[in-house]
Amino acid sequence: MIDLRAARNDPETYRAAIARKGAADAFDALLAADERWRALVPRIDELRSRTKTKGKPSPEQLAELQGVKEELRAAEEELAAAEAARDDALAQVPNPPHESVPDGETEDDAVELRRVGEPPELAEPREHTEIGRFDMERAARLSGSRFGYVIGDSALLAFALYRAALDHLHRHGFAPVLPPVLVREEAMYGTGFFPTERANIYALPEDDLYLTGTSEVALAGLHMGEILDGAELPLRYAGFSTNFRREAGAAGKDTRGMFRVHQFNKVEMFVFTRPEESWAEHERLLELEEAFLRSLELPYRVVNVAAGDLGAPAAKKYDIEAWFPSQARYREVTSCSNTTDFQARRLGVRYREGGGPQTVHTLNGTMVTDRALLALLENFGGEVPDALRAYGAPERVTR
RNA sequence: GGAGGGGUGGCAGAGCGGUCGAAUGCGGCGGUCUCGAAAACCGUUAUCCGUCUUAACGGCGGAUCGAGGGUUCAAAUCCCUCCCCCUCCGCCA
Repeated sequence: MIDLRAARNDPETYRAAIARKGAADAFDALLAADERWRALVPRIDELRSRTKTKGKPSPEQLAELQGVKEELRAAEEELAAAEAARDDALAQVPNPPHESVPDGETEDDAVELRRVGEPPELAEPREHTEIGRFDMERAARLSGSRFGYVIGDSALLAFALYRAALDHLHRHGFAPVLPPVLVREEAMYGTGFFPTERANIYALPEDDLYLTGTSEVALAGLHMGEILDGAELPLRYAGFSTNFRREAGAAGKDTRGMFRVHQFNKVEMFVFTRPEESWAEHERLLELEEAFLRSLELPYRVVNVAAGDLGAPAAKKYDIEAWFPSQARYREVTSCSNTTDFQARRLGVRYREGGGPQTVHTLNGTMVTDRALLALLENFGGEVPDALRAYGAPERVTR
């Protein structure tokens, strides 16, 4: 959620920025709802203060108190309604994009920052399923469409990737984490995946638990409600987990191979920083992602995602797209966002350094997913980059 | 899965339905003392919301004692539901 008080004090700036995400109306609705709520507060406070007695009330006081009680009950109902309306409005307002974010609505409006590496010249590009060993037919029999077995050399290569990614991050001060992947509804709301992403999340109604689509949920939730010591910031975590996504709304999209499946593995970065350091940290996350892809020798490009294409929490997002020969184009393999205080505010993660508590900034980014495995296979036809051999990958992937 | 115990401030730990945002201890911060430090002593030490001002580490009012609901003029204290933690038994990786 945005900083309502700050928005109130400087509505013009906020409105203009939020308009770039197409949510100016939601912002206006929020200010109106806030106004209505604030108008009610003083009266409630005044009534409540009248209910406070020093000791046992006298009979005549008692009569008056009973009157106040009725008045207060009605007023509190009104306030609760106004508060709910305000909170609903607040939930609709996205994080304002950073000034360096390009205008635009869609993927096509992203600004390409650079291309690194050369796509290989392949006479007949083969799909990853033809190079590595993936059994999607049997997986379908077992689990349905969009599932796959990863077997043999391909699995060894995958493990090498995860471990190399984890080591890379560990060397750069990230604490490796094996997080829970089953979480409560509150965790989903707290991290902002509910209500917006609800359709994409697997639920276990029997136990009131949900399968996370990214370890971001567990990593962001790690310090929920805490006041951190400023001296320990930034806190950097590298989570490894299997992720589950229903891919609702993706019917008919990326149906070939393992590119878009319901279950995949990911090493994710998550950072809690001081606000004044978050933009430098964002660049740092991008550089970590790029350094890793360079070590894998994968051709890629970096894009700065357009304002209207950002999710609600992100103030800025870089996507890295690797070259996929079978598709003859660059496709997203990582993404890193600065969510500034938007997510932290909702999570109640603050820090203290000197004066009173302040809201931290949070950032998240992908280090590696199984998609990188697919890109490796397709670009190198089964050859394995040196960097991964040290991590137990076979010299060459065979089926 | 069965039986029992408990959730209070950074931590530990009191708390008769009103005078409790909460005793006490520890820890933290400031000070006295000291060449310095320790000890001792004094003071201070939660968060959030609204509002006023010279808008400030300030004043005033309100909220918060796991969460939510209820009883009452009044709830940390009573009742209900849920969540979490601990102990014992069973089962299992």
